[in-house]
Amino acid sequence: MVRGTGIKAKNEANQDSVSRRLQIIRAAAALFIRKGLLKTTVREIARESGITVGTLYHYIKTKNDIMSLIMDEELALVNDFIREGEKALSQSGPVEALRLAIERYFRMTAEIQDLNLFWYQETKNLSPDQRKRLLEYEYQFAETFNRILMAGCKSGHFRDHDTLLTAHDIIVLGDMWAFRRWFVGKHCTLDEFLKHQTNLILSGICNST
Amino acid sequence: MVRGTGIKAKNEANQDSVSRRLQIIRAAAALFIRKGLLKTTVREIARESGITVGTLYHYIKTKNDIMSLIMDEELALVNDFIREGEKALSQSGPVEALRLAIERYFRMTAEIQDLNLFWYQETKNLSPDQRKRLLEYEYQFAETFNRILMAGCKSGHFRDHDTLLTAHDIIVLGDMWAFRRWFVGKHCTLDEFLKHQTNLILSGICNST
Amino acid sequence: MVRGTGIKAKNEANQDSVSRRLQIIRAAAALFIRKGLLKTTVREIARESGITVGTLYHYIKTKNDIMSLIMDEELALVNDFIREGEKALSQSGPVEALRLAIERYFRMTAEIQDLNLFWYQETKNLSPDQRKRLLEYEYQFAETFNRILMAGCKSGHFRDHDTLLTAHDIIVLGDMWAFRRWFVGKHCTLDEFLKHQTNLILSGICNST
Amino acid sequence: MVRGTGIKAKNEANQDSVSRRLQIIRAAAALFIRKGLLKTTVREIARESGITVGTLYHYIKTKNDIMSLIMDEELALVNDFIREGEKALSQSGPVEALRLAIERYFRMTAEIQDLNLFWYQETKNLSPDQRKRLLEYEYQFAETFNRILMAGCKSGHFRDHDTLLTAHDIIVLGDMWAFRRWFVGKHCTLDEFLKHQTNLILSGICNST
DNA sequence: AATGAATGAGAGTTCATTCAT
DNA sequence: TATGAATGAACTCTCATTCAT
Repeated sequence: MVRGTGIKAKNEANQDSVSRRLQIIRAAAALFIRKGLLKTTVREIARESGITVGTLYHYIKTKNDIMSLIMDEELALVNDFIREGEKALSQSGPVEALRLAIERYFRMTAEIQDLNLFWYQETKNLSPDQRKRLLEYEYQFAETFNRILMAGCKSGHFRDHDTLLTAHDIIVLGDMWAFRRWFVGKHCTLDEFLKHQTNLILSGICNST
Repeated sequence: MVRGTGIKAKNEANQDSVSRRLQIIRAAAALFIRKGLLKTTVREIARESGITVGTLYHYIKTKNDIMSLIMDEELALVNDFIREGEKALSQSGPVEALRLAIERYFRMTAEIQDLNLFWYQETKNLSPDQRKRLLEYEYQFAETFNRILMAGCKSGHFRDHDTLLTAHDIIVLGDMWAFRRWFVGKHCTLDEFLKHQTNLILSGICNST
Repeated sequence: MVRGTGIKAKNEANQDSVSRRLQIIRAAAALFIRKGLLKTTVREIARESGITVGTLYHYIKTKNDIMSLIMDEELALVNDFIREGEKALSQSGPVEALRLAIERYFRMTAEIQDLNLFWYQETKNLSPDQRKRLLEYEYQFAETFNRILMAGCKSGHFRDHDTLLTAHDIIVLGDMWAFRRWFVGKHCTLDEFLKHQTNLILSGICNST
Repeated sequence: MVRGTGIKAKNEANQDSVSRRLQIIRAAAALFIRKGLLKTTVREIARESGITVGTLYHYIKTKNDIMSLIMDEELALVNDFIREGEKALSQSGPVEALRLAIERYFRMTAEIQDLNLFWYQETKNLSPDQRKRLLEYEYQFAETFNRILMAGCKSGHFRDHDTLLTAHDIIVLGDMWAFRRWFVGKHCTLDEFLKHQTNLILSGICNST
């Protein structure tokens, strides 16, 4: 029903403190995504987790705390993306590197589309700390693209322009898959979407030769 | 403090039923935008409107009703945009028409950026009816751009491609000004933003020659 | 729709203070009967009366005041009944007098059945004064029957018994038409009802022979 | 102060979920009876129950829900009455059976007189379901009496007549103890009342021999 | 570790009554 | 006389969090 939270279940049998948290996080994420943060009650999260309210509060401090935990889960994905971004750039030319980076970003973002949408929508309800963390992610994503773009400008593959803004453009054109799902989801497949957007971006910034 | 709801005050002195509603709508919009729909209480709206709760309920039926009223206010803008879109196309070539449409959309969307962001974020808390209305707006915007793009493809100015998806791309690249304000707002002016995005889009779809 | 409030409209054209009150009383009575005293709002009464709230308050002091006015209207009926009761007794024997009193009471009570039911149900929401007045009516009704019954006992037509209790029995057996309407109304006509109850009562108290 | 709700307290020490509900029901019943359903607030019920509002809502779903629970409590009494009615008829003649049925009904109804009165008065404020249930009770009572009366007519002990209407008469003549308490309560004892009414009814329907 | 009853502040909404026009 | 906007206390119900068991 709920697609793409991107947070995977670990071995259910291992009911230690860590996996209990994970169990709660997954239930909460699903509910938050479906109903929104404020409309989801702690009772519902407990019920969905298969535990009681009292027990839930053994593993989390407050309702808002769960948000931080969900973010932690996502962190791994982001870090992977950024680390691999560096590698790609060093191994191929800027055009190919950008192509690859876009593909990886789009596929990742599509995988966690629900969560992605969720952050877009609940920004207002996050604590300042959480909001700050979220922005840092975004800045890092943008920076990753920016480095590739700047390299391409330097090497003459891309025309000279505001690369950082383009980096954000790329991110937004990918996130679209999540927040315009009501249109894109029906309109085309992820592969078609990826191809279209890649073409648009590359045609938009490449020096014609 | 709150920028660009786009809903303007009429003559304050004229405290008739219509203007009272407007007064409430503006206060509510500002609060909704700042705090979110669910975190804004009816009492706050009343206080911000300079009236009491009881009085507020003379002018609105329910809290959710206010949302519909806010949407009504916006409708005028949207209709203007769409109507003028038709004219532009008939008066100039597709490239120029697109350029103009983009400019008009970007400036309009920037003007009501807060409200725009608000709709992005509160979708979940709208009634089905309201959600439907919102989507209809979006479809109409996209259709306006789509018509220009298709004309351009036909005339050979634009390369053949999925024009409807591009139409949505344009919208998203404009809405960015609202939902990535934390970056774009600091990074450049609206005019620079407009120029960058227009270039990206046109370079992305124009047939080189 | 609403049957038998027994309060009749005077000449509508004569919109003086008295008839305005009557207009309000009639509207209020209909609403009170249909929805109950507490669930009827002053706004509804005004709307049903074809006037505004402000105007309504020119003619009545408080919502509760309307109850008193409704009672006043009913007073006339009650007084008529009691006055005529005296006459009947002096003109015929006790059996016939009782028979006639029962018939008159039943027909009167059936005519104002809704109002009758209303008093039964809203006793708790009346002011002490109103409650007292209502009881006085009841006592007078009972006393009327009681006098006939006592005369019949004295003359040997009725067996010796607690006549006052029987008087109340008679009243209750008549009011049934109102508060058991869900059964009696479907089960038989008022005439059949009257005949059955009269028989029951007379057979119950007459000396055989 | 409040007499005869007929709902008895179980062991107070046993504060489990069931008894908590009972505690609430009893408090609510007392308040509803004294002040009426609409004039009794949830806060009052909570205070009277010795708990807080929040706690109260652990045990009941809505204020109206309490009504259903009160009805459930009464159901037991009603079922007992009806079950025993069958037995009595098979063991003695119709006259004696009726006498017994009347006595049992009168004593039962006197025991729960407040509740009885309450149902009479709050019919309008019940949900359709609740209203339906209440009528079913009444029909069953009437049917119980009706069976005895029909048997008596068949055996020649009672004169031929509309037995179902008489059945309702009997019920009403018993309920009087509740809804005319302001008179009957002062006028005579329950035993005297029972004797008078029994005589009236039996004299009213028996074939003289 | 696990429970779920208890809390109480605060949410949206209603409504009898007043009063300036 | 007539209006209807304005009031604000009071209503029912919700929910994150605590804590004794």
